[in-house]
Amino acid sequence: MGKHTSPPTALAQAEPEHLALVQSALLSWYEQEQRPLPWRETNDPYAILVSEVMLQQTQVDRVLPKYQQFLAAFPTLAELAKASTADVIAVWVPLGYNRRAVSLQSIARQVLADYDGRIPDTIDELLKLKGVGRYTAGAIACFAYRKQVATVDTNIRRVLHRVFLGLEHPDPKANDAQMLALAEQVLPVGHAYNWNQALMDMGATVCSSGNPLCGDCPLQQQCAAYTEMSQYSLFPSGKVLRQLRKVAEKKTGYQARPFTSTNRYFRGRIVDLLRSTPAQQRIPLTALGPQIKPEFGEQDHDWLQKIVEGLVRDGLLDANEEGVRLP
DNA sequence: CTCCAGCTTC
DNA sequence: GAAGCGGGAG
Repeated sequence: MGKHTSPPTALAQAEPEHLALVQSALLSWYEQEQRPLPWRETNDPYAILVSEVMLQQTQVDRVLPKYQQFLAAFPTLAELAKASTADVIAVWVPLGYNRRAVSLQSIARQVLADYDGRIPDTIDELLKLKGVGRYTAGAIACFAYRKQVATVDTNIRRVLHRVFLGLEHPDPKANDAQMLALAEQVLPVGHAYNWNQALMDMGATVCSSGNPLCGDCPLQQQCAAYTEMSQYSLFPSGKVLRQLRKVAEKKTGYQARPFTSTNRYFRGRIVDLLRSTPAQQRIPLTALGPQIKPEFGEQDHDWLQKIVEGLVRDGLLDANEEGVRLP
């Protein structure tokens, strides 16, 4: 049964002539300026799956070396499925968000069990895989199987918002459902692969979050945000943008905390310690504590117990009375 | 200190 | 809808 998930309120339609200009300008720009990325050179759905999971919340430059190493260690879906989870977690360093390593292997095992080893090609089926949300499902359908589907990540969201809706600060003019609807509306028929890749290249290299290079942008004359910024400055740029954002953040009272005082910092310490521990060897909690926190004391035991439980829940730790190890 | 190709859980 | 989840580079 089809789910009729139309957005709460429809956005104004893009003008057909304006849209055609944007599409041709961006696709031409991509032909000239696209980044040479290895996952654009392959049609292997497994390799593309690996790249997309690695790219969740992780910049291209940091993924590039690990992508090659990971595929060298686990060249096929079947080999990833049969590896020990500890090995997969070990290879994942230093990408972070270690749950993704566990998810990726569980995907491999699930695909082998439920789909005879063939990664699904529809968004609905892809969404059933652990760690695959709407962005990744759309990306795999489009990049691995050339499906004409829209997908929205943070880069695409920002570029589409700026071009068609204007500046995203002080308040975004579309929610997630509306952004996906917009992405579907402006998708050029037959060019979904290049279009989606082009939007991400634009967002990463020209239309960046804090320092857009509007002077280098092929969509300058078609961009609503550029027009908007022209009211504030003769030469719209990151400076104007950052000023507007600062005002917006002050209003929401947003505050960041130092990373080394967070639980996630210590989770990382634990996993990293176990990566360099001989396989199968367990470390008792009483020994683990002082190794990740210098001033570890008796009163920290409950705290450590909670962190360990969280890691076990995420499939990143194997714990028993003797101690902990990678699963 | 900031930024950054999301997903899950509550 | 908000919070949790890594880590490196600038």
